[in-house]
Amino acid sequence: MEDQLSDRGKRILEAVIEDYIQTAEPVGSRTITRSHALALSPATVRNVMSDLEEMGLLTSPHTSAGRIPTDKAYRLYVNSILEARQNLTAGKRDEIRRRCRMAGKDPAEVLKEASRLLSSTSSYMGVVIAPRMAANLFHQMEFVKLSSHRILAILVSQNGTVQNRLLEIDEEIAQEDLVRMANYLNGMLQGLTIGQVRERLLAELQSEKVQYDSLMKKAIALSEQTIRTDSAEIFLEGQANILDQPEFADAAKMREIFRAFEKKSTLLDLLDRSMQAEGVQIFIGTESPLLKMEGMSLVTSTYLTGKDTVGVLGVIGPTRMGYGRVIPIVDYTAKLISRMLEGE
Amino acid sequence: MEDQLSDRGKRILEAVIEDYIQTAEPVGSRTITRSHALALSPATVRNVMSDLEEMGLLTSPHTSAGRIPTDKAYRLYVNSILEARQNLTAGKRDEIRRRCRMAGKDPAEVLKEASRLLSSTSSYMGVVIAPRMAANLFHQMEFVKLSSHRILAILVSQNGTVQNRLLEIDEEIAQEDLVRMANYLNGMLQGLTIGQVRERLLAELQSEKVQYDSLMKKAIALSEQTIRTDSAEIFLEGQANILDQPEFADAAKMREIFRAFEKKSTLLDLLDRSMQAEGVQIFIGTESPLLKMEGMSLVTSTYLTGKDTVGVLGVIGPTRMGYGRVIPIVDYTAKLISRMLEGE
DNA sequence: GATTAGCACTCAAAAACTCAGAGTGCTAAC
DNA sequence: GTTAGCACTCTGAGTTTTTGAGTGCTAATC
Repeated sequence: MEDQLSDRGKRILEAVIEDYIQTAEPVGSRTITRSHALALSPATVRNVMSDLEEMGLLTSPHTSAGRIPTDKAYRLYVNSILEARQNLTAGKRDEIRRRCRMAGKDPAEVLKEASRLLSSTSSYMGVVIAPRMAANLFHQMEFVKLSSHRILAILVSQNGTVQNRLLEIDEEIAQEDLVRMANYLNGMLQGLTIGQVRERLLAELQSEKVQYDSLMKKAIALSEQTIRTDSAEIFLEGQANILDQPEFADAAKMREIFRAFEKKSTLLDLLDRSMQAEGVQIFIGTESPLLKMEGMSLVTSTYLTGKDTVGVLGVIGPTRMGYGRVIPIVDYTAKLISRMLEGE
Repeated sequence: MEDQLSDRGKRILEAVIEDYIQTAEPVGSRTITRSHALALSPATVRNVMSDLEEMGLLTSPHTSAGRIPTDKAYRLYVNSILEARQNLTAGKRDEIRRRCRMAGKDPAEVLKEASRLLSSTSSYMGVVIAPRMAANLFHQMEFVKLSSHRILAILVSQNGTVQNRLLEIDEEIAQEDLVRMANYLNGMLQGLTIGQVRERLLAELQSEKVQYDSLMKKAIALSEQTIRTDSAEIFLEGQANILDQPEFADAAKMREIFRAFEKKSTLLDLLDRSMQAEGVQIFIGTESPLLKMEGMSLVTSTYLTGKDTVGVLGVIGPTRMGYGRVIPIVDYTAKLISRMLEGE
């Protein structure tokens, strides 16, 4: 009928969504009049709900059940929340802060704790993706000789992230040479990001002057090996939490979900795209076509650990998720993590 | 009746167990005579089964269902398997070897891949515990200055394991001093295990001569901080696999299990005790009182990565597990991992 | 004209019931 | 010692019944 949502319609839709979020049961006209103190009779509500259904905002699983919000309705609802963002209670805030502090200073530790924290405060799944190594600032490289044919290469970036790799070599290299190699490289690579370092090394490997100096050639080849892989680290915590959600009570659904999250790559793809935009983003149900995440939603935010090093963290839960509660949690956590890791 | 298990009894018990492992259904006298070509009538089998029940080796969920082996029966069965150990097929063996090679050289990578491998070849859960750092041989220590008040300490052990830790300091230390400190420590700690290193550092910290040299005091304090934590790394893979097991089809059970494995510490406690004995060990159902692992069994083996560095790996699955298949897998994997990580 | 009371109708989920079949234990025959 | 036969038991699958929450429509009401 009327394509525009009336104020009353909006209020009732909200009521349906909130009830449904709480109970996970289709909600009927009766329930709404009782719990939400609208001065309306069930019959009126029914009429409005019928309109809402017409507009594609509600569906009913069957004739004689209550109604359920569609993804479209959630989208509307979430947008209105995003506008009128409420703040976290001081208590929650403190708890988050406290637990972040606890984690210590090591970036990996902090991120892991953040993921745990997201999971436990939201009671859904917490997920954190570490920034790509490539964007980190190079700080130093070391070669440690373990035995005649094994070298451990250690790559340290400015923010304290460490990447190490065991290399096999054909020809023994003296420890002094290793030190010299490292010094040479450290001089050359100062101030670059890891990504740039990689390019530089590849370029250098081609260049003529290096061809003549076999030690330097080796050095560059070794460091190139070290730096080659850039597997994004991903922390997924609280998987068991979603087992408590009634919509996944049946075994088949559960299995599907767990299988999906076992391959971290799918998750990575999904979160990678929210790295573009800044701030809180929300993907509802099938809005993210990557995963056939029937009935799952994703609340993410980007965080920064340096000028250009951006990571993503967030909460994965059922579409029927307490957005009003989760959004500020994600938002605040992202900001806190940024502050913790960036400021130093 | 007769407390001694007759040969026939043993054969029938085995038949019950094997059928049950396959089908997860209580097995009746009929089924056994059909599938296992014992020249016996169902009635006879029934009599024998009745005896077995008397002995506490079988139970029936109710009067008119078939019978199910008890933990005691599994124990018997497993022991007989352990005696007459069969070998892996060449195919499986090759597959395991191939995948281990793939993982590269980094110890952590190898162990993670081993866990994945255990899970996928057994189709249960794979678990690997890295040897305690304490037993590793100290190789070298480095301090990298990140900013005026932040130092990255890197601890390398002989086998290529790296442990690093971000330290905050009150007073700036020059990079040269850091190098000197590292040199001093590396000289002092050569040849010790990480565990001994820790003791030595604590002792040194007390000793008088150190009190006078503030730099050395700092060095020791810093390295002591680095080495303090020894959190055992644990790789648990293929959790989704157990979702396929019919005995965990119902949601409540699943939840319980996932919750239990979420805290890695329980798992750690459990596996720690199998570190004592050497070789393959099997814990059936409630034999391991630590976890109230109703219906779960554990097949483990120790592996070595050095003279005294012993880790544990294994498979966790339902009590109704294909022991005959799993045991050689665990055994072979443990030996292979030992060979890969020890030999160098 | 919007709202609401009233009522017939619908449908899923729960409860109650039926029944076939797998399995047992016992007894008597081989 | 083994087996055929039989009465008995119990679960699980399938059906039917019942219940109750909820709807949509119509007519009365504000």
